[in-house]
Amino acid sequence: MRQESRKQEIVNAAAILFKEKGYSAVTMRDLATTMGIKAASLYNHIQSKQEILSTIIIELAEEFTSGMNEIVSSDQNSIQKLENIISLHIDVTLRNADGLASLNNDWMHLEEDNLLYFEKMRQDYEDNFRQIVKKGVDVNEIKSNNIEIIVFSTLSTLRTLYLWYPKQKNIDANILKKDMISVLLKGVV
Amino acid sequence: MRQESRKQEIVNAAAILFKEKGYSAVTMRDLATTMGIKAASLYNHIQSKQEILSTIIIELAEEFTSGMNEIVSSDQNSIQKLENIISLHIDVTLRNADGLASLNNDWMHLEEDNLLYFEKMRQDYEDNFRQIVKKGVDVNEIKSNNIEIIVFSTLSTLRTLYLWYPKQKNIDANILKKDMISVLLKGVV
DNA sequence: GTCTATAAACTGATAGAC
DNA sequence: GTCTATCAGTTTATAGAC
Repeated sequence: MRQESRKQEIVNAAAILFKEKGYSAVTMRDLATTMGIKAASLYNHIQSKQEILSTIIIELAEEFTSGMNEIVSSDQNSIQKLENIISLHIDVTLRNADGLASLNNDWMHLEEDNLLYFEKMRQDYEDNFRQIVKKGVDVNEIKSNNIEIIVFSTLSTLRTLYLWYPKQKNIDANILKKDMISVLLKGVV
Repeated sequence: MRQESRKQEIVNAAAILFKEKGYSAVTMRDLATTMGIKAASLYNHIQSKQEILSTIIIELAEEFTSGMNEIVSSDQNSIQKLENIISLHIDVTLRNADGLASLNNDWMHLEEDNLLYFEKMRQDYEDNFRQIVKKGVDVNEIKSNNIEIIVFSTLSTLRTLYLWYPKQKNIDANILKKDMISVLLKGVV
């Protein structure tokens, strides 16, 4: 039962609004109204609108980065690693689906260092993902098809989980992981 | 070699900008600068910023709707129908990848009737997709897994094609269709 | 078809009272 | 911690000259 700081309350409320309309279309007045205060009062807790966005996105990106680093440095085979990546995305989505909307759709509105930092993490994440698939193909754990399409289609699905999951009612995380692994890795035909 | 109307040039330029920053973050001055004219001059060709957005999105949504209607009313089996849906998405993406960014990310900024019209088309599209998968499971053409996850993961991948395809160099549409069908329907393990 | 000038509303953010 | 008042800049869009 951790108590939230006022800043965290603002960030959480902002994430919901950003999800609905996007960062640029949400005004500080919109956010203030949602919080039941005036826009000027927000600035006692945050420095700028931009700070809200970077707080949401960078924290999530670092979560994915450290999760991926653990998976990469483990001694599992390629299929097990892919299963753990699926599991990582489901865990993060269940914890903060709203924030993932900003990470997916509003990262380009980050400024300066945070934009570069984010783009580096995203690139590294994709490279790690690609290397795992490539290794799996090399050792015949994965059908060779087209590696780029496998990477793209799997990541597309995992990145869009934040939109789909909230619409499912009372879905169990472990069943979701099992079904997701089945559909993404084993096909439907 | 059809000649484009000035309005269509504006709409095409806008689609590229909307893809990069989103509808709300693109100003009429941004668009005018890209076109090499002043913002006020744009209004000789279009009525409003909103009209540009609806032109982009509604045309694409109607393309998907009529394509899906053809597929639904054909007498093919479920797998063939899914293959044709994949083919439909690839064709539309190759023809107008920029516009699909707006359809995917900025549809919520449509106003009044156009918003309702779009939401109806999207809902019908998803319902048709779901029915095709359901039928395929009933007649044992498709592994039963979890129908909702199959619908979600396939649509996620197809909807994200607009981001991925432009980064691939010189990819042939027919090879892409074959590979996509293979990965989406037949799995990777 | 494009321009300059400008209206009217909205934006993120600050100063200072309580 | 929230308020009122306000600033300086930006936004979409219009009017009218060329």
